[in-house]
Amino acid sequence: VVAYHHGDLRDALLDAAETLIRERGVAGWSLREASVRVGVSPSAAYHHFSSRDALVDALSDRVLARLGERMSRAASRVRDPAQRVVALARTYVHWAVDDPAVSRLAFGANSAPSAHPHDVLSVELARLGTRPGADFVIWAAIHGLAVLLADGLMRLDGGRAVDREVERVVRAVLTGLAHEGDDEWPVPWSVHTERVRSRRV
Amino acid sequence: VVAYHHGDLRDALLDAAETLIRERGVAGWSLREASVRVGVSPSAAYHHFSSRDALVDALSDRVLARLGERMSRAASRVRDPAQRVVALARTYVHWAVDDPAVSRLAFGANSAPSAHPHDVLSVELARLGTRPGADFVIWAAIHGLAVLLADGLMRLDGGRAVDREVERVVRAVLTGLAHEGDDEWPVPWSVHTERVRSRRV
DNA sequence: TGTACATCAGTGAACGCGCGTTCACTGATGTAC
DNA sequence: TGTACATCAGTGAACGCGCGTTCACTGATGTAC
Repeated sequence: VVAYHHGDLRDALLDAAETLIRERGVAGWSLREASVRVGVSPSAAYHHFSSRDALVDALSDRVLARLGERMSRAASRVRDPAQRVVALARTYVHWAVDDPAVSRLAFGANSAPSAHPHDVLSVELARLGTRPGADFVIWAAIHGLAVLLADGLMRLDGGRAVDREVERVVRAVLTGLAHEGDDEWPVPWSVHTERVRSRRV
Repeated sequence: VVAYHHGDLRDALLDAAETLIRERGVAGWSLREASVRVGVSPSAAYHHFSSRDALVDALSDRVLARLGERMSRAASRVRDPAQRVVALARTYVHWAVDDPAVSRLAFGANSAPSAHPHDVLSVELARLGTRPGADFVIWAAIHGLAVLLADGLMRLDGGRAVDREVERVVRAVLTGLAHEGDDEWPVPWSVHTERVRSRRV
């Protein structure tokens, strides 16, 4: 006999949705199916989420926050400031490669989790003393690698190959940033962070 | 009185689907709705496409091929080899920014159009004489910029800001590639191109 | 040039399906006295 | 400790909807003689 009250239906539904997305892609799940997996009627979800969309938002918040934490931990295990950036970038890219569907969900999100990946990156770049705006260049580079691999547009065989490619990209960008003439990087931009990362010039 | 035979229903359906996607997002269209737009019954589409998925594939082929052509043209208008790369990268990123939903469709495609963006890029890098594998680093960087902007995760206000950011990214990567020690780029990889771009190491 | 006929490219009704969401309900839990 | 009752967290039936796809059909077009 199963308890009438589930206990933690909210998290259970998020888990079920995450698993379904992992198995069948971003569009391959429904509220009904997640409910069935958890062993609950479809209407039960509405005691925890106002709509299907609300559930998606909650899920991508959770996913992005976890990624941010993993990146922080990866960086903290390394001494050299440049290698810390490499380490965090590797975590970012591997995560997208290993969990492409879920990462696509997270990248498409409207959310602002506590430990946003971009924040983690910025902290490390501050340690390194890169010039203002460098965060956006590096973020673009590793994000590009991540989504090209996750979407299957680029393919690298094996985790070691991914590791190497991430290091190449990060080092090329860091080196390039260090050698570029200052005239290419005029007045410091006013960087301001809101719901989305944005910069007005 | 409208002709019973449409004349070019195939292209008309592709156009309608493209417009709907542009207006309402990748998931925001249906075969039925596209048919209505064209003024034709839902079943007519099946004389031109075996299924909805087949239509999507055809559309993303067309979209990617057009992008490749635009990139070629943009590069051909410039002399300096490095600036040619900047020009083509700008086209790539602007296209994603101006048409985010359609670009998302194309990036998610399983297709291999004639003038693939990556091919266009490779041609220009050959002119520049960059080391083997540089194409993947630059592609990652501009693709990252493109999707971050298209997905609204990064925001730059105005086309000029986008132009400048693209140039910064491309130049940083090119400079970095030129200054990196050769030990970072060991044996030339066996780069081979198939349906997806891939590299085995 | 005219006729017969095969083929092409549409129509429109119908199908079954799974979806998100609502509603009145009920059993379980927590709290006040 | 026991009882009354409000609140919480489920049920399950029902809703309307738009979807992709099929089918038998028919009007228009192109070809052979």
